[in-house]
Amino acid sequence: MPVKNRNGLPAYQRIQSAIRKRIDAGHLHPGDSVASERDLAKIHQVSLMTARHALASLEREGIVERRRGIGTFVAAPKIHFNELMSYTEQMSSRSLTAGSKVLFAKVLDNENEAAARLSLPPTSSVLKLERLRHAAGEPFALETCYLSAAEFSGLLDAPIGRESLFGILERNYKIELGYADEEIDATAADPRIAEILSIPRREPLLRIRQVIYSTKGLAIMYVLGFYRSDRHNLVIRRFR
Amino acid sequence: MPVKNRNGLPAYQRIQSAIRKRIDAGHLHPGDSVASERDLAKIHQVSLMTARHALASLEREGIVERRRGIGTFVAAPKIHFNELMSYTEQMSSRSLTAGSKVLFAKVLDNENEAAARLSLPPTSSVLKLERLRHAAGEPFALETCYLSAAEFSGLLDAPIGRESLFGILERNYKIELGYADEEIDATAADPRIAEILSIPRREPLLRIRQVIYSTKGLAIMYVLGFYRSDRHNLVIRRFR
DNA sequence: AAGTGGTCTAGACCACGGC
DNA sequence: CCGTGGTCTAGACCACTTC
Repeated sequence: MPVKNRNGLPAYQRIQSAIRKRIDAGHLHPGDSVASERDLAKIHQVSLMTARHALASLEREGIVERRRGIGTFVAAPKIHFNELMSYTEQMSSRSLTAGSKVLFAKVLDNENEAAARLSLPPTSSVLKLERLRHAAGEPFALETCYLSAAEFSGLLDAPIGRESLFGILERNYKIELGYADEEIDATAADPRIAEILSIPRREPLLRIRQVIYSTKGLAIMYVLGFYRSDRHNLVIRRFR
Repeated sequence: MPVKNRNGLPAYQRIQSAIRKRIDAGHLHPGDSVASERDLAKIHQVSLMTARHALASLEREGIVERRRGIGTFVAAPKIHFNELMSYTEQMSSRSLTAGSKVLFAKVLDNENEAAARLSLPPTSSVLKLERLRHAAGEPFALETCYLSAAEFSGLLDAPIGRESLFGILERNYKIELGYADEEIDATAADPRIAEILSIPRREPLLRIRQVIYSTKGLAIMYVLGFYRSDRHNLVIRRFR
């Protein structure tokens, strides 16, 4: 019997997408039992090992949970901790409207630290984009993004302020954002930031320095953010 | 032929630990090629599928990298982002000596918030353990741990102060720590904390509230920590 | 006892990359 | 061409859980 099948997809992937479809369509709910290896093998006309592969791989993805002697079950929808999200995405995932105001947007060539974080030569031209974020009518964060001007100066003509920067990068520049390394510490509001955020001077702020990389490992954007600690708090999950 | 083998371990795990050993011993370095599936199968007298399983599983762990048509190679040592580590482990991973002083250790029954974080009834007895952390002779963090007194009051007789709390929990109580959810924000040092940490009052501090869970999902410990922002900064990685 | 997942065999062909 | 990893078969026995 030939290994190749009608649509060119490996058999174990066909089985996976069949199961995924039933979950997405609502026919299978978290906790429901999935057909056993042996049943899947019969249904899809494959060997046990192939059906196993399909289920084992779905388990790695966290879609199902397998219990020896019991069966395979649809896993509870996973909470996305530590997920890289844009401000817009974070807000909408909490059903809040995202407000944003561009305070500054220009190409500069003396932003040495930002250039270094982007792995560019110290005097490279970088696009600096400063935005005030607010929610519920209150300002709560000041975020400054830096991007390589050589690659992204066109952003100055893009509808920043209305559209998500992540979205523009992914759609217009075909960049797949992959991961971000963040450094977090606490600092006191200096006079300028205090005024912009409408808080007293020397108020404690969360400072987050973030380098965002593409899936290929290229540094795309450096973001320096100051967050009002009374309105923002970071949640992460660590694993042992 | 019987499936069972001399030491009771599955064959694919024996193959894995053989490879791991060669890496740990320095016989195999990042980038070096690992024996191919077929070679491993011959060497360990197993079928191809079993050798495959061993390598595929090592790849999931990030120990090796597999490239079709090329071979299997030792992966670059992974940086452990977002890893749950004890203070002692963190310090030793940076080759610093961990210093720690117990300021308070008692069972209390009016720590409502801590009890709630541990999913215990509000008035449960909890063990409160307050420790001053220092490094390089300087105090840099105040950490307060809360544990269920019903289960862990014996800790009062354990050599806290000398030994890692994580270690005691894992060895003496047979608890497998699994993950932790952390809430991070910034706050200003109150008079007591300022004095303990030898910093001016109202200095910005990083505040981390951490609930540590066992691998089974049971809340084991609630830790409230205040970190001198000039000495400590949190690094995490987020994924999209 | 019956059913489940976990491990394993001894082969096979395919797709890819380097020579 | 040859060696690599990727997919697959048609069985087998083991360990575990429920009945």
